[in-house]
Amino acid sequence: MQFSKSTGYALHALIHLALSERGHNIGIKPLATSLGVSESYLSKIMSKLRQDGIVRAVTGASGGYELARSADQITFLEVIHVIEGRQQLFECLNGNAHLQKEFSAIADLSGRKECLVQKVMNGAELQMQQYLQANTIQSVIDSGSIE
Amino acid sequence: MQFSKSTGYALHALIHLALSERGHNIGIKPLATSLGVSESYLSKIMSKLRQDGIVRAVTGASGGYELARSADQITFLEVIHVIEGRQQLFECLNGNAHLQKEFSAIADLSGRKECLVQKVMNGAELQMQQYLQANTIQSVIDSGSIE
DNA sequence: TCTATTGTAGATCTCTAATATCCATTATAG
DNA sequence: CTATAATGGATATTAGAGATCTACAATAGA
Repeated sequence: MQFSKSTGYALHALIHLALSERGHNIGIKPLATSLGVSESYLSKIMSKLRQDGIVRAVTGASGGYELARSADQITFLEVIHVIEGRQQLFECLNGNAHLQKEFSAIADLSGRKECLVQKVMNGAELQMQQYLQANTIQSVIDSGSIE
Repeated sequence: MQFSKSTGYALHALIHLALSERGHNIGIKPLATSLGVSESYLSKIMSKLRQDGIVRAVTGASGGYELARSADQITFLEVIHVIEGRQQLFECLNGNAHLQKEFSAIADLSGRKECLVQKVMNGAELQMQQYLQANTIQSVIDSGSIE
């Protein structure tokens, strides 16, 4: 299990945009060159970020991308959700009949059986998400400036 | 990004073993039936758990598997590491020359450049790992018994 | 208006890892 | 011995990530 490369590119691209002058677009070309990735591949990633309102894009000559919000309003968690999708990290093999009658399932308040393994994994995921929610594009930039 | 199905099978199988009488082997057949997975596939998973000292296996007639340690000495984190491998959740596109001179890299104590995105992701992973370390096969069983 | 530039969307291709199965071999209880 | 059961190797199969290409739409500037 690993984060995709796309997530890495997205985060680095956003940091790059955050560091550029306000109101100044950056085209896919310099962005792709700077990250060492092809333009066509990065453009797919940027499109996702645009569809989710994280960046703005201007088409046409001298167009490009800029952040749609201030860098401290863009959390790692949100970027990851956009790129990786929002399915949970662990999905119990539910619907499988065996769980309905089993040791590792427990009825929740509504009487529905819930997998106990799933519960632990959800807890673990939540821990990670809280950390990623607390970290923004801006906070990374700030931590870099103490160099 | 998701945990593999194998991890789910491994955890459920271990809970199953933990609930059986001490000193009593469970064969791959009833185990696989109970989890709703093929014997051949599950046996690969069990072999990994054995190689890592989490379960013991007895070959031959009336052989089978049992826990190699008490259930409270088997953490979720360890099981996940055995099945998923130990690479970190996020690996920065390092070695890429661009990072050596870039905004999102900072020199660590030894003078080596470290990726700032990587640092945040490592922090997030650590949060999750601490939680998974604190949860054992036994703790899941205990939480189930209050049903 | 024309043209060069730039992002968008769809199709498609490759490659890898997860999932899954089969079989020959080894080990052991009875 | 024999039936049973785990092991390890080889080998599909599949899904998703990674990556590229092209036709198209939008826009700035000549």
